[in-house]
Amino acid sequence: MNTVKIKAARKPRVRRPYHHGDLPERLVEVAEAVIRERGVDGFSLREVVRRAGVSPAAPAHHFGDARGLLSEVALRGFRAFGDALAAADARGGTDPEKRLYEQGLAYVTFALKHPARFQLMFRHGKYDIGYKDLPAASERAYQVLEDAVRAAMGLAAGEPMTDDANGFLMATWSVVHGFAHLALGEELTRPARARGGKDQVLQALLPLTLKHLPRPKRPR
Amino acid sequence: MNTVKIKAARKPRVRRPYHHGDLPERLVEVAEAVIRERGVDGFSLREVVRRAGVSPAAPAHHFGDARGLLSEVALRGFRAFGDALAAADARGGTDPEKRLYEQGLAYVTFALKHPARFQLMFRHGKYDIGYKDLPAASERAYQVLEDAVRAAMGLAAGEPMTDDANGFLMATWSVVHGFAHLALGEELTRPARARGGKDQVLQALLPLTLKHLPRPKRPR
DNA sequence: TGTACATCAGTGAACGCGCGTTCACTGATGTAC
DNA sequence: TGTACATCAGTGAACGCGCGTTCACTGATGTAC
Repeated sequence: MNTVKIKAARKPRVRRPYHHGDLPERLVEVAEAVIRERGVDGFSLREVVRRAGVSPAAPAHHFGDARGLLSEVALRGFRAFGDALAAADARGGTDPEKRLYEQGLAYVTFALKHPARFQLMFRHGKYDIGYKDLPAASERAYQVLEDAVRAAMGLAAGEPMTDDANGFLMATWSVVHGFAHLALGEELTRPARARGGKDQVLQALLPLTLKHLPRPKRPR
Repeated sequence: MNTVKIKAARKPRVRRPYHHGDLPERLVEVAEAVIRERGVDGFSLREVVRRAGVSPAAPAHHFGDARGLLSEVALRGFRAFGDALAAADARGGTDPEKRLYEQGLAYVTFALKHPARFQLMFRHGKYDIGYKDLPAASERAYQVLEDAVRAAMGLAAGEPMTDDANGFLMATWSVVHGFAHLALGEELTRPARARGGKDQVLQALLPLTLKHLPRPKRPR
C-alpha cells in the first residue's frame, strides 16, 4: 500500500497514465531483477508482485500466468541479443573474420552483462517457446551468425549450408556459448583457479580464448 | 507397501543384506532416474522416496537432506566424468593433438550419455560444492585437460601456465562445453534446423565441430 | 551357544511453508449519446 | 458539456498442492558377556 506511493513518487513521468502507471513494463523489469538476484530457479511470481507492490492477481491481466511473464522476458532477451549481435556484425565491416570475432565478443559480453536474460533464454523449460514472435526473434539471432559464416565460407545467400559450413558455425557458436556458460557458472573463478577479481579474470581470459575462434578456410 | 515386495523380488542378490537391501545405492540410482526424466528442476526428494517405495524420512539417515543426496549424485558424476576423460586421454597416446581430440569427444559423449549427471554437475546452486571429496573429483577432471594442454604447448609439469596456454585451454574447454550445452538444450534439433532424427543430427555435427578444436602452436 | 542390550535403518503421520491461481469485488478510465 | 454505462486494471482473501523436514516410534541387526 505504501509502495504504491513510492512508485508514483519515483516515476513522475506521465506517459500511459491509466490505472496505475505502467504495470506490464514494471513487472518485466522486476522479473529480470528477481532472476538477476536469485537466478532463474529463484524466480517466483509472488516475489515479483511483492516487489512491485501489487496484488498477486494483477499480473494475470497482462501475462496470463507466470510462464507468460517469463516468456515476455525471454522474448525481450532474444530481441536485445539479436540487436547486439547485428550491431557487432556491422562493426566487422566487410571482413568475415572480423565480423565473426566481433559477434563472438558481443555474444559473451551480452551474457555477462545480462545474465538474467541470457540464462533464461537458454532454459526452454521455463517459458513458452512459441510465445508471440519469440521464435522469430530467436531465429533472427541465429541468422546473424549464419550470415557471417556464409560470408566466411564463400557461400552465397541462397545456397544451402555445406557440412563444412555447419561444422564451422557450430564450432564458433560452441566456443562463445561454452565460454559464457562457464563464466556464468562461476567455473572460471573458483578459488583454485582465480587470481584476482572475477571480472579481471574474465576480461583477461576472453580475448585469449577468442584468438582460437575457428578460422575460415577460404580467406577473403 | 507392495513396492517393498517388488524391490525384494527384482533384487535377489544378497550383498549387504542388512535392514532393507542397499538403500543408499538405490536412492542415488533413483535420483539419477528422476533427473533424467524430469530434469534437474523436476527433482524432488518425495518423488525419489515414492519410486524407491520408502518413507520420506528414510533418506535422512544416509544423506541428511535433499541437498546431500544431490551432492552425492554430483560427486559420482564428477568421478565418472574424470574417468572418462582420463581413459580418452590415454587413448590419445603420445600425440597431444590426438589426446585433446579424444578428450573433446569423450566430454560431449559423456554429456549426451549421462545428461542427468552432467546437467546437475554444472548447476552449482543445487548441491554442496564442498561435499566430501567432490572438489577433488572436479579438480581432477580439470587436470586431465590441463595436462594435455601442457603437453600440446610444450610446458613441463611444474611450469606455470602461460597466457597462451590458458587461452588455448579455455577455447578447447569452451567448444566442447558449449556443444554439450547446446545439444542438451535441444538447441541443435529445433524443427527449423534439424533434418533427420535428433541423434543423427548430433552424431553428424559432432565430428564436424571437433575438426575446429584449437590447434597447438608448437607441433610435437 | 544363549541372552540382554545398544544401535540404527526405516516407518508414517504431521508440521509449516511458499507457491500459482481463482474468486467475487472495486473503482478509475474511456466512450456513446 | 454532462451523464450513463461498459470496460478492464487492480484488490485481497482464499483455495489446494507438493514440497522438505521433524517426530516419536518400531523392529531388525550386531555385539558384549
